[in-house]
Amino acid sequence: MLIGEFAQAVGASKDTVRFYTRMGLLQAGERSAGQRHYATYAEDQAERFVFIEQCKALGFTLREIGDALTERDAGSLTALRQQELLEQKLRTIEERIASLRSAEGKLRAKLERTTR
Amino acid sequence: MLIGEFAQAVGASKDTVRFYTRMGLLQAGERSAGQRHYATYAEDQAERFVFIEQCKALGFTLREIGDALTERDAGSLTALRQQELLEQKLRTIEERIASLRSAEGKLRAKLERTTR
DNA sequence: GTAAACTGTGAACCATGGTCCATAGTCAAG
DNA sequence: CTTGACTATGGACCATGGTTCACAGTTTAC
Repeated sequence: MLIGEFAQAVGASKDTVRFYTRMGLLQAGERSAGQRHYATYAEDQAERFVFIEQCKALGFTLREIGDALTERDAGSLTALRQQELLEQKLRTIEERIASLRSAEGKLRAKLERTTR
Repeated sequence: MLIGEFAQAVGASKDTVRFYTRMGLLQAGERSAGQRHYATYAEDQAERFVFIEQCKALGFTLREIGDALTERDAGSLTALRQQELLEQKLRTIEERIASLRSAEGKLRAKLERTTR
């Protein structure tokens, strides 16, 4: 599958697919033609793409997803390790929520003073 | 007051002061010496700096703070207008919290499935 | 007179997640 | 043979909030 077909299949732009590939998130094969090399994407890369999107929805950065995929490819992404990563991320999300809630509280206090 | 003294007075780096000045958040005077021009900061700029920090703590971006300061300087930052800006910001903060909570919920669900 | 401490300028750089652009090779249909 | 559709490459660009750097003029102390 060339990039256009793959991008359409997963519902992303070709630029995004190229970007993910450069980041090492997706693995592309190569097909030569004259002086040019065209990237090809196998079926399993679509599953990989879905995995990436799910991780993104969980709040992971592309960098973190790349690291996790590398571990997965190496076979070292055990259930325990997965749990660890999820718990770490949960903590950082909770921190961010707490910091936003603090801003929210200050805003409400300020609003009350302003409205009063 | 030259930049070094001012920066120390407000507890920021000289680079930050220059950055804010370029952004239009702080207003500097000018003192010439030979071919060079040195920025000077009056007392009221320290209050301005405190205002900026408070706004940042409320979740406003530097751009938004700059706009608000411009309105304040023009005398058009009425209590009603302030309330409006605070309410707008409160809404965006709430949206961000909601989106983080969604990620949090998904993470917890995933953790439960993984741990089980 | 010279060295230290201060100042200015413009630009590049950091992370984040892409998008957009120009230039140019490849391939199939007409 | 030409046109259109596809592809690759490298780099610039967006927002955000600064930081760091090199190069160079100024001022103060000794």
